[in-house]
Amino acid sequence: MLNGSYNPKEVIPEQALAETFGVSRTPVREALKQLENEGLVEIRPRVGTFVRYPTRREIVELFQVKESLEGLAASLVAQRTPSPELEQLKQNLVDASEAIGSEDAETYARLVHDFHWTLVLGSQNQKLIEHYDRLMNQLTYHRLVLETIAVPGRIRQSITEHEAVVEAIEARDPMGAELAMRNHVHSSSRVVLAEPRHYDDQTDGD
Amino acid sequence: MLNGSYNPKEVIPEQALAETFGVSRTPVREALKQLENEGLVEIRPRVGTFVRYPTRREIVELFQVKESLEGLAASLVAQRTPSPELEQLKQNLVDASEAIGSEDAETYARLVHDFHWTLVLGSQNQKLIEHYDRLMNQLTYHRLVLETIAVPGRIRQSITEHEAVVEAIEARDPMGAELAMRNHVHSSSRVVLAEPRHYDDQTDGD
DNA sequence: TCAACTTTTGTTGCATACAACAGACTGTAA
DNA sequence: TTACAGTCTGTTGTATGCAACAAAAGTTGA
Repeated sequence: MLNGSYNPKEVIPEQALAETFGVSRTPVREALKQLENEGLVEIRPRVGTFVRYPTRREIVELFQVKESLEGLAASLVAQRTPSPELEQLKQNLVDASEAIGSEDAETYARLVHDFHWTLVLGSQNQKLIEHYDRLMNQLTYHRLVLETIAVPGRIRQSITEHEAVVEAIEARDPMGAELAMRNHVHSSSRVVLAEPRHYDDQTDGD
Repeated sequence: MLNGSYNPKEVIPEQALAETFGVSRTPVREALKQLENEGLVEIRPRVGTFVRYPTRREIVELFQVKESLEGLAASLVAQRTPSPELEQLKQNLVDASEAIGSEDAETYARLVHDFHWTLVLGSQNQKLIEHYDRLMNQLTYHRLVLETIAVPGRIRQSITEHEAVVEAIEARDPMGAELAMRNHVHSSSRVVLAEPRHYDDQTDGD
């Protein structure tokens, strides 16, 4: 839907969207309602619909939940006795190392994205997947590319953390996989939060 | 909305609901769409809206996520340096012991409910609270009273597990609080899943 | 009797009209 | 100049009408 290119922070008139898509206001309205439910826009009654940017505090909160959910995913993948994802994850590590060797930031970003989603999908827990999807929508629909931040040494360390996760899974160590994954998410959250450009710190009350 | 007393498993005509509430179909439609988004009903296009019962597998999945989220909540409460919830939790334990002493199942069920929500709300993480709320809606809107199951010794053990959580929080031990909480949720999930009456095992494909 | 086809019924999906309200604008008085 | 009241415009919230489709009922032929 509004993949970020639409409005920065202003109102979105329903009728304009309706004409853009060549449909009536009714389905547009339903879509907006759904986006509000997912936390991506805010509908102020009788006023209008605004795109909603997460505050710094919300990003902290989202990363806390992300850490928990991805930790669970890693644990579940490590518990499944044949892990079809294992080969995929190992190949991902190889490709990622190659990508940073050739300084291909775009490919590296995609590989990081794939790594996390492979784990979450590999959990085979549909409810976990749904919650994770909601969470990531709030974190990434505002063009936040979370992982390609040029902090010296961070990318290398990130791969090392990925490797620790894969090793624990290969060793069938759910606890270790969970801890490694949580550590990784926690580290990446600190990198993101150190960058003040991803959120508008508009003194949101608290 | 439909708090469970409406339909067992049959279609819910929009117009009937609209007349019941004295409004038009449009707001009813929006409400149903929201319920679908929360996973409580299923809308089959051009057919109708059905209440959606979780399968056994979904209950397993939901409890896995529940365990993770409540573990995070316990950890966060234990991390906050003054814990205003601590007194509330301790009082809850006292009241719960008294309730089972007088065999007041209803009060005990409410206290268990309060205990879990006190922890989650005490996490002060709004995103966690939102995800937990969604999760619990799917688990409890179908009149599942999860905790008052008459398994001999279970209630006593449940209180002991609650006490372990509170002790870890009081000791400012986030890791311990998380593990205690996860252990508790895991135990309760086994009790619920041992009771085949909470879900309709209709050979849901897989 | 039963299978395939046709008709009918019921329900949703979308379009449109109107009412209600929030916020901006304008004019007036101090 | 500024504060304030009244009006006006723009947007959403709801009601209703019609078309599209799914499923069931009825019908016909073998």
